[in-house]
Amino acid sequence: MGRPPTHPVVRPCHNVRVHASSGERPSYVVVAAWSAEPAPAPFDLRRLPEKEDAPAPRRDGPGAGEPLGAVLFLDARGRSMLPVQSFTFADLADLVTYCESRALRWVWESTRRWYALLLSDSHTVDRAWDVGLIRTILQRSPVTGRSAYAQALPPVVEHDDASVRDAEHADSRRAGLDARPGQDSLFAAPTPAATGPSVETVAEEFRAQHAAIPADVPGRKLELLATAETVGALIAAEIRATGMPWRADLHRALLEERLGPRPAPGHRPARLEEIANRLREQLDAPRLNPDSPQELLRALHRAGIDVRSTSQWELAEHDHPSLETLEQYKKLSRLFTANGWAWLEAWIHDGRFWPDYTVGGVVTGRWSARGGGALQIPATIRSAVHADYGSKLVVADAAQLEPRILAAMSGDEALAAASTGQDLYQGIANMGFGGDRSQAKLAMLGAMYGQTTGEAGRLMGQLSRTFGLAVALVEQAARDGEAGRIVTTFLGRGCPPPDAAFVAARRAANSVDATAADQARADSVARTRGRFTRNFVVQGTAAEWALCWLGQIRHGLRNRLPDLSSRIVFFLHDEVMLHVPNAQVDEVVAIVHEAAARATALVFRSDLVETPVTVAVVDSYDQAK
DNA sequence: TGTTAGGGCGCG
DNA sequence: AAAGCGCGCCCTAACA
Repeated sequence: MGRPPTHPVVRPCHNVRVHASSGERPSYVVVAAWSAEPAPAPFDLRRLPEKEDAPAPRRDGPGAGEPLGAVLFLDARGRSMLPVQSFTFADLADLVTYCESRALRWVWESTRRWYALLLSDSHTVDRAWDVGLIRTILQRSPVTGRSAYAQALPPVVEHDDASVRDAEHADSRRAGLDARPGQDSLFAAPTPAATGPSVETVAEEFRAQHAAIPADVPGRKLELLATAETVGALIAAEIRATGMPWRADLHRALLEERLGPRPAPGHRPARLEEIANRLREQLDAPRLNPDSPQELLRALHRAGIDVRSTSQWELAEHDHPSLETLEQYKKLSRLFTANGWAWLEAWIHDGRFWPDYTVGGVVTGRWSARGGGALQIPATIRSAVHADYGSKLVVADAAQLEPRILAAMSGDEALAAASTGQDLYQGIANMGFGGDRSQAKLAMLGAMYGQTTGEAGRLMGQLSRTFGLAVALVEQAARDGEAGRIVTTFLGRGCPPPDAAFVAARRAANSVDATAADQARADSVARTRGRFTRNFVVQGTAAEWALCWLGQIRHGLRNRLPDLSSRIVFFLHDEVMLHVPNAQVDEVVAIVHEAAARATALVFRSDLVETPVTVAVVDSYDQAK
């Protein structure tokens, strides 16, 4: 059991730089669905530039057979160079070696899908262009929204991803399967019948995307965003292929210690049932199901506890012997249902948890994740996230990222000055709040989240006097949102347009027979959108910085530790975890720090603001911070 | 029997 | 102490 799990082997790329492209050499390789009609010629190295002396392809080895997809080579200006060729699994090694040794950029509709195919055969690539992800960005961004390309696209379908996800979930349930990532389903090779645009279509859209991006500063920022988004997609796919080290034995021990032995299906663990019984006694409700908020609320009322809901923060205001029991129950129940034995069986395989990210899954540009609650790993079980023998976890966190980002994007020199210390909030406190850190933090968070009531609201004026530009930026974003306008991140990602409820409420308030209630409703909806857009610009720009940080870390790893045994294994908004052989720890720590500084320079073209990262070198996740 | 909405709570 | 941004997932309850 103590045997370290085996890793998939990932070969280093053969990164030979090729200078200039005379038009004779390819710059891009487009990979997409194979089309049967007309059937493209088979992939043949001998037909590619500079490969006339290559050996003839083997057509009889393992994996040879049905074409998986098709490739098309483009020159630096995006012009097709050669006829479309189909490739099989057996061709992958030659194809990747050819392209990577010439530093080609891979162009595909979906990194998630096509890079998974390459990774399944242990190939990595250096650079890519994810046409699908970039489509969403260009469609939403005011920088390109009026381009012919964006205008010709069908409207963005909100929550498209969610409906697909739900459908897949339902399918897998019907099939009696958990929607979990077995190696089988994860690395299932795309079949020739797989739907998807043809290489010519993808190449055409790739050209259209470049044409849509203007050659000015906003255009260059957007192009940085496009490549950063794609690097993120590469990393997400690599994390998915690598997995996060997870010790099931430690996890089980932890569960047994806190919950007792694993219960029979449909039963509560002994410890949990015990607490439920005590709660029933204390509330004099012998048949109470503590999992039912309705029953629980009634029982609490009968016991004279006057609460509107059963949520923790409200219960914390009251004092009753049962409430401590209830809190215990909730904590343990959460552990059991969210990260108990069932979760362990569904999501941990071969000593790894396999995060399944959706890059750009959040409108602000953050990643979301589906399956296993990959972005909600609770503190209580982080001790099970444990490095293999001979390796360490390097856990890095961008400290107080969002206010620093706000300082940089607004060019607020006072806030930038506050960022030079380790503790930004103390810096703010010293400059504008008489040294009171908690007040400073409250005010800053209030400004970024749109809190107008209570103490945070009262402190806004004080914040604004010292940090005028920063506050003005978020206030303007809020006004724009309230008015139904689009706001953008620093690199140009646009927020979604007002939703139907916003439009309807405003129409009602503007009609001739509008009531005071209609007006109040419209104001409320507008303020809600204002809080969203206020936060969008900061959260979204922080997400852009984080993408660039990740990308720079990846770049550093590939260049300085080209055996690729140090891997990024987890990413959580402003935090990254790497699994690193002991001998490489120092170098990785240096890479992580340097990457943060590079990211700031890359995004903001300025060193006004410091973006320090805290790095912990640990055996298990719970030891970090 | 299956789907959906909301409460509640985990993460940043 | 309390509520202001973004998510995903579990449970119950109401609905078809």
